[in-house]
Amino acid sequence: RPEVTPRATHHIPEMIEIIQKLIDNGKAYESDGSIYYRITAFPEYGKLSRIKFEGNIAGGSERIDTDKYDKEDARDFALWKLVGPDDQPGWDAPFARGRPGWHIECSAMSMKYLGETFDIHAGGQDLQFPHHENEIAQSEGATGKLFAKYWIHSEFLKIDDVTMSKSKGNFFTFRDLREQGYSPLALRYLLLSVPTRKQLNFTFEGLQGAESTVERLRNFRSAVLLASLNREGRRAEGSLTEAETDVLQLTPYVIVQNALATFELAMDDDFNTAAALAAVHNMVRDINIVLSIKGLDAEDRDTVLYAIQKFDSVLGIFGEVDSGSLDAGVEALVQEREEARRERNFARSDEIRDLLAGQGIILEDTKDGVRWKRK
RNA sequence: GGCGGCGUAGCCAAGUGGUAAGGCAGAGGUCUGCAAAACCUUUAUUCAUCGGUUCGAUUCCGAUCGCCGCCUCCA
Repeated sequence: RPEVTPRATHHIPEMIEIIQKLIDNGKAYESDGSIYYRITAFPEYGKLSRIKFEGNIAGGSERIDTDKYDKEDARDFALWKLVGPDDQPGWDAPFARGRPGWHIECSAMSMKYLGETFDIHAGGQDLQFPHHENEIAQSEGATGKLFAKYWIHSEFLKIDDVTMSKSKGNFFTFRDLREQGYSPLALRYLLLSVPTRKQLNFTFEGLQGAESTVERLRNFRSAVLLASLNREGRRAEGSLTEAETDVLQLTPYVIVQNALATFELAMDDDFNTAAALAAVHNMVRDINIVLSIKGLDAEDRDTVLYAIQKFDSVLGIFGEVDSGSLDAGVEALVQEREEARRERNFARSDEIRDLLAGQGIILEDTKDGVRWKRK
């Protein structure tokens, strides 16, 4: 959660201050009562988006009324728009009663709370030009200092290879997906499966797959929580495949450390979440092998749980542990079923399992004992 | 028309000048009283197409085709 969620209307004085600085140092001018940014006074303009103006078509986006205002240069943008004495909204400023241009609020608020230079500025890639370019011009023009050190522009989502948009009707909200029964964790996983800089192609097949994946991760954590070194019922080491033998050469500690290191490397590489997730999956697979053949002692179990917690502190895809206790009645049934199974009264044990399933409680018999989870 | 991104198995995708991570789905197997979970094996001689550079290219260069985004006061 953000610590500050500022509102533009509460920061008019800060905006006016920046505009005044820009007027004073020649980077802004008045025209017809409004104030415009003088782009020719900021030679670096365009450095973020690498935009070049020579070959561009004025109004190429079909959104803009060109040459409607009296500006020195077509690229100049409004810092402050003149409004009449009774127009609302409107604020008094030394230059004139008016309202702020779109871009100035972001410069004013970000610098107020983060400083004149701050580390990371994020946004959708559609905002790179002109919005972020203009923020740079305003902020650096006023302070003479670097505005943001890093820019993160996230790509747009495509739906079945088509851009998601309301007009095309291929538009899903989080709530829509919830109502269709998809879990927040799965959606989160799906969105993380592609690095921010790349476009993700959303398909329901993909979301369904993410659902399975997240379920597998949660099952893995449950298995680790229950893990013991109890050898009973485990597979004999004599019958192992080559891949399994290779995994057993490594201690759980080494497996986990490798995964943590690979994960961090991937995230350091421009937030390569796809590669980071692969590190998680490799660890899950390897520890699962260890689990099914040898089990885990308490120390290794804690090491794995620590890694899961570490991964999840940045990914948030494991979700809450199915904790809380079962109520006494259910607990008694689980115990009764254990008795029944011991006595090979499978009719009764299956009956209890079905009964609990009806209540949304899934029982699984593992080598480490009964495991339950809520459906 | 200008600028930029992308095109990798059924699906989602990572990636590198030296011969293709990971997930999902599918098939076969192991384990289990059964189920579930889990594991193993298997699924791209090939990375849009065509050329070029190179001992060697999916990775570099060029062209072509296709998809996506931005192109100057709407926030």
